[in-house]
Amino acid sequence: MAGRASAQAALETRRSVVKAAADLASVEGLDSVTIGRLAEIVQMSKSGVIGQFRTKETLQLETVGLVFSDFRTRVWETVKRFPRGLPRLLAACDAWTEYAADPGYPGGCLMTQVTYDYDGRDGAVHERLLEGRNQWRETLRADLTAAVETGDLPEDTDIESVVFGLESLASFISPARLLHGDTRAADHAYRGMRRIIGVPEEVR
Amino acid sequence: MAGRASAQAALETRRSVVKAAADLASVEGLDSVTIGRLAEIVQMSKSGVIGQFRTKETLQLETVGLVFSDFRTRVWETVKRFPRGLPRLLAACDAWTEYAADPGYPGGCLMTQVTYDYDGRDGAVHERLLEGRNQWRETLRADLTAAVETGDLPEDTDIESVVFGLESLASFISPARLLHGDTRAADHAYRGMRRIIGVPEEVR
DNA sequence: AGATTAAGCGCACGATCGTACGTTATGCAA
DNA sequence: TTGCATAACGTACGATCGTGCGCTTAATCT
Repeated sequence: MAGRASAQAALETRRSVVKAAADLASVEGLDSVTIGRLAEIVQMSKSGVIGQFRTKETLQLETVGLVFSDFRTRVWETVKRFPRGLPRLLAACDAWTEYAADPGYPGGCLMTQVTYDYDGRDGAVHERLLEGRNQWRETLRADLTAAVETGDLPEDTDIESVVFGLESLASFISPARLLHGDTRAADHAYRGMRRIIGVPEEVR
Repeated sequence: MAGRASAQAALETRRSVVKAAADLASVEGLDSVTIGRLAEIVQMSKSGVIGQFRTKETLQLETVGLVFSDFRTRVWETVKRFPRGLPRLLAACDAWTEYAADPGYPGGCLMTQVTYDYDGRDGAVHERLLEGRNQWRETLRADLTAAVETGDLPEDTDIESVVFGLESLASFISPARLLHGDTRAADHAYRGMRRIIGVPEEVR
């Protein structure tokens, strides 16, 4: 069918392309996502695909955007009603590790994938990535400082160090599963997070 | 100069190509390493470059090989004389974090880069990567079990969980530096490692 | 000295990359 | 009903991808 001017249908097309891009990127990396292969997957012409985004970079940016919005929904939204401070932090860690273990992409967690892919490059994707990660870091910091204020965590807690630790552990879940077949990866990460934060271990 | 049949000179050429490949890969990813760009860097013709390796995959494998041999030299070799168990483990963590913070590649730690790039793909590079990582994991496990046997670590230490934590923390040093400009990344990682292992913190 | 080996070059190939153009077909507003 | 905006198409472009082939040239061996 050539040319349906329904804006709604177009939006659906757009979404399906971005979803396909995310799926493909999770397996082979964002760079390997090509207009041609994408067109093949969604059964469209190359020009039909690129036409939705004008340029490939726009598509990449929207792909990264999808990843962060997914993350926000699956992790942040589920814990935002918890009381600030340590309870919410631990709930976040729980949801976070669970997300990383099953992010809904065929090739593992795309967020960490993109992180390691574009950490050392310049450009809009790098910027978008940085923005998304900083948002999450900020919420972690907020709960950490709150936990210190309430006395749940010691006064001399090095917040930046803890944030680093949490991000590390979450980021290694996906490669541990994919590379070493470590099915306990999420548990390892969660237990590590409790150690990093400094709360006693606990069977969940 | 066209055609010098000195095997020694050829080996040097080969090395320079692999080194250039590693440098480039650390910035833009192993996939972005292209015969053409490589040829430009080392001032050779495309056919001269590919001729050294017959196929691009061979070049990729040798690049990964270089990374692991570098790692082995910079980390493993410097700690192998330490007494087995906890002392060597902590020394390894020290050398490891230091390596990750300054791996000698312009775009950060190539080992973690490749890890996240090829964890979910099939093929020879994946296999080579897995082999290299497993070697290192094995030495970590050895020192951990030794530390348990000597009583330096508690009997119920979950070794796999600790190994996971150490790898996580080391792997996040490079992105933390590149993405967030975190110059304290190596310190964060080292402190985290001590927490994961379960030994008291200590200023180094 | 002559023969052999191999490093590196130049060139060409088929494929695929991202993008631009003009065309066709459709839905919506006037 | 007519006209306009636009989704999607087909086609084509210049670049670049990895690789193969034949040649030149220099080092090594007999």
